[in-house]
Amino acid sequence: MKPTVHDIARSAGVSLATVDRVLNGRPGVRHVTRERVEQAISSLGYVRDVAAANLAKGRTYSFAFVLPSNDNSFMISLHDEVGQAISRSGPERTRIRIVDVPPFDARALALALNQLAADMPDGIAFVAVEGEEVHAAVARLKEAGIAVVTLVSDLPGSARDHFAGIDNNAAGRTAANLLGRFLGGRDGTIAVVAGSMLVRDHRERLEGFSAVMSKDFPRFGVLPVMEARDDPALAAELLAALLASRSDIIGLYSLGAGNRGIVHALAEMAADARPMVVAHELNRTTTSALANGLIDAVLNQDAGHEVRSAIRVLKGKVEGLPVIAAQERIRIDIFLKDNMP
Amino acid sequence: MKPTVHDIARSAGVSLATVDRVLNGRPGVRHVTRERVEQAISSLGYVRDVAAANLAKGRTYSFAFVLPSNDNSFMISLHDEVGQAISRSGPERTRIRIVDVPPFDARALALALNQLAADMPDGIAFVAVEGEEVHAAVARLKEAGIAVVTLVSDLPGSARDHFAGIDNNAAGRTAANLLGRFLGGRDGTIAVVAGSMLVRDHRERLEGFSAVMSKDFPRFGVLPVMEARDDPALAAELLAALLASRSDIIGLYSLGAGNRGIVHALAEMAADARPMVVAHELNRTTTSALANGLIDAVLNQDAGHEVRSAIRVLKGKVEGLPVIAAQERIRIDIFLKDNMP
DNA sequence: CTGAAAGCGCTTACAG
DNA sequence: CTGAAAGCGCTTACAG
Repeated sequence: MKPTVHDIARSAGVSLATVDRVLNGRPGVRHVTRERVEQAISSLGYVRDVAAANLAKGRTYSFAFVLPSNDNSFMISLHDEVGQAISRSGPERTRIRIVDVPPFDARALALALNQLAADMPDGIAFVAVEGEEVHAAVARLKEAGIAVVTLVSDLPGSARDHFAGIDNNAAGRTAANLLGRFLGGRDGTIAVVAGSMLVRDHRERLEGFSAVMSKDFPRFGVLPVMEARDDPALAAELLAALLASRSDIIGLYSLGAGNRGIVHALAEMAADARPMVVAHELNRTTTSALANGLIDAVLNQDAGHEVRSAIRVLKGKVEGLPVIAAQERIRIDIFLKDNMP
Repeated sequence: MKPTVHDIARSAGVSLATVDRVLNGRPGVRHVTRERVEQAISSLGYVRDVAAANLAKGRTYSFAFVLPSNDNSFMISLHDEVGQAISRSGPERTRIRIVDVPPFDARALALALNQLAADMPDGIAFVAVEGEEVHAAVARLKEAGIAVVTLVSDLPGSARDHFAGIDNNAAGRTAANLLGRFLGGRDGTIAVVAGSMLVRDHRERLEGFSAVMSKDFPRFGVLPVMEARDDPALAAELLAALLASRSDIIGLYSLGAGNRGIVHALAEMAADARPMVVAHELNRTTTSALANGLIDAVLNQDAGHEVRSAIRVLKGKVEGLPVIAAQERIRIDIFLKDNMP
C-alpha cells in the first residue's frame, strides 16, 4: 500500500499538522522534528497525492490570457483553445479569463497588463509585442509576484518566466529547407510575405529562412519581405501586384497569417506558372490549399499544445515548481497533403 | 460556488447515497426519485469532481502492455514510455505492467494474451501481429469484459476496442511525396527496406508508398521490398549488396527499424553517389544521420503519445466512456534537419 | 512549536 | 428502495 500522511505521522511520532507543515515547507517546526519527519518521508518513500491535496486546499488559481483581437484563424483557434481550457477549468481548480487587446500595439498591450496587475491574478499569459512599455509592464507583474508566460511570440530579455511557443528561427530554416529542395534544379526568385516585422516571431522566421537560403540555396534570389499585417486583402493585393510585375517568381514563403488572400491570388494564376509555396498554420484555407496543390507544405504550431503548456507552466510557477523543458517544448509540425490530420 | 452532491441532495430532498446512485447509474432507485434527482442535477448545473470521486473510490485500474522484446530503439522507447507511465501511475490510481513477447510471432503473442486473461486485468494494450490465434485471443479477452487496445500495429476486423497508432498508409504516402519531390527532375530507381510484411504497419506503409509513387512519380522505378526483420546487420548487408550490384539507386525508403545498419551502409558510399533517403522513427541514429545529411527526412510516431493515448482509452473503456477520436488521433511527424526537437 | 478535529467532494458498506 | 455514517489523502483554522 502506498504510504500516506498518516503513515508518516505515525512513523515520525508527530501529528498530521506537523507532517503537513514539513511537506509544504511551512515555518514553525523545530529543526529536530523536521528532520524526523523528513527521515520518515524518505524511508517510507512517500509521494504526495496531488489530487487529494488540491481537494483539501479548495484553492483555485486565477489566470488571465491576453490575446490580440486579430481575426485570423490562428488567433481564433488560440482563443478557442483558451475557451476550451476555461470549460474544463472547474475540476482543475483554475479560473481563467481572456482579455482582448488590439494587435501589433505595444502601448495597448502594456496598458492591459498594467490593468490586470491590479486584480492580482496568480498568472498571466500574453502574446508579446516588442516595446519598452511591455518590458516595463512585465517587470511590474513579476514584482507583484505574478507568474508571467509569453505565448506564440516571445519577449526575450524581459522578466517573463517562460515562453510557450515554437522556435521561430528553426521554423524559418525548415521552410527554406523544404522550399529549396522542392524547387530542385530550377532557377528563379523567391518572394516572402510576412505579417509585421514588429512581432518577434515573424522576424525570427525571416532570419532563419534567409540564413538557410543564402547558405544552402544561394542559386535563388530572395526578394525583400512584404508586410501584409496578417490581412488577407492586403496580402492578396501585394502578391497579385508582384506576380503581375515579374515572371521569375518560382517560390513563395508565407510566414504570417492572411493566407486566404494569398491562396486567392495563387488560384488566379495558370497552374504551370504558380510558384512552389510554403505557408504557416494549418486551418481551413491552408488545408484545402494543400489538398488541391495551391500550397505545397504547411508549417504549424499547435495552439492547443501552447495553451495547455502555458497553463501547466503557470500552475507550476505558482506552486514553485521548475519547468520541465523537454515536456514543454512546442514542436514545429510539417504537413503535406498526405499527412494532414 | 460550484454545486456539489450535497446541494443536489438538499435540492432533491434525498440522501447523498441516492444522489450517488443516480449519478453513477446504479440500480435500486424508484423512477420518481431518480427523476427528482436528475432534475436537481440539471437545474443546478452540477458537474462531478472526478478527482474527488477517484479519491473516494480508492479503486485502481490494472492494465497490461504486451510488447515485443525487440531491441530496436523504437520498441525500447515504447518500453520506456510505458515505464514512465508506471512511475506516475501512483497518483493516477493505475497499476500497469509490461509483458514481453518475442517479435513477429503470432503464436507467442496469442499465448501471452490468453495467459493474461487469467489475471483478469481491466485492460490490455498490445502490438499486434496478424494471425488467427491472435484474433481468437482478442475475442476471448473481450468476452471476459477486458478492454483491448492495439498499439503501433493494428488488427482490424478483430474485437479490439481501439487502435492507438498512426495511419500507416498515410505515412507511406507522405514518404513517397517527400522522396518524389526531393528527387526533382532526376531519373533512377528507388529501393525499399522493411522489417517484415507480417506486421500490418509495415505492409500498409509499403502500400501507401507504392500507390503515390506509381500515381504521382511514375518516372521512378521502385524495386521489390527487402525484408530485414528490423535487424541492423541484415539491413546493412542487404543494402550494401544492392548498392554494389547497381548504380541507378537514387532513392531509398526505409520503412521499418534497423536504420543503424542502413546508415552504416550509406556512410560507406561516396557522398555524390548516395541516394536520397526517407526513414522512420526519430532516434539517436536517425537524428545524427539527419544532421550530417545521410538521411533527408524522418517520419515519426511519438511513442509517448501512443502510450498515453492507449491508457486514456483503456480507462475510458473501463468507465464506459466513448473515445474522443480527435483527441486520440496520433499524428505522423515529419522531421528535417531544421525542425528536430 | 505542536496537535485534535473538521472539512474538501465524492463513494461505500451497512442497516433498515 | 433509501439513508446515516465513515472514509479516501490531504489541509486548515484553532487551541494550547
